[in-house]
Amino acid sequence: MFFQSVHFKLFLQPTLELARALLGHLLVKESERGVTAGWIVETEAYIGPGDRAAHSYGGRRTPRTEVMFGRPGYAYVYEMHTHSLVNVVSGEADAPEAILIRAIEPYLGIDLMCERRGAVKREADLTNGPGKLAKAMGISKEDYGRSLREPPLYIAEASLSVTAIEAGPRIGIAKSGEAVDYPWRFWVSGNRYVSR
DNA sequence: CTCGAGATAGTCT
DNA sequence: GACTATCTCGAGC
Repeated sequence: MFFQSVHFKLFLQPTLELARALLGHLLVKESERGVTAGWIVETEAYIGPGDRAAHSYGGRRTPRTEVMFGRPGYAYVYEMHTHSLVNVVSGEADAPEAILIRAIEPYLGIDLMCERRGAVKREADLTNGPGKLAKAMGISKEDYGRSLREPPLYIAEASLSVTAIEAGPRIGIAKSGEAVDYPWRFWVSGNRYVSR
């Protein structure tokens, strides 16, 4: 293990608090091709049965959403439009909540990230979106259900200086009724890897 | 810089 | 068959 993983207590706090607390923590992926790591700089909270934008809205329990009904601190990875998206399961067992990691600031294994991503025009485009960072770090459905406290995929202690956090509506949920305006997206103020 | 269209595949009805 | 918590590229300013 290249970094010290976080204590399990980190994941026990309410989802909105955890979404903020994750900012500045290090997301690490170890693979055969090498280690990549990046500071979490943008997150979105999806709060279970009462959140129309959540996959678990209405208590919807399917093979895909199953991991969210378990204990917090595990990876909910799903695919859409040929991309993988990484979530941190939050909330107690039977509270199907999760936090989407929308952007990271590359820290380690940047050459490998560039290889996986192919040509990108600007440096910020490497990991400034949920699909982009998953591809750069080699995260896929293989990681579904894995503990986020041990290799190959884990979260390590915060070291990035987070001086200010901003909040606003979530991205890409236009058809989710009243939930579209909930300010459940959080990002590190001024960080150039934030998706928008 | 912003905007919009099209690609593309897994999931559920 | 419909829908999607996205990305990329090109056009236009």
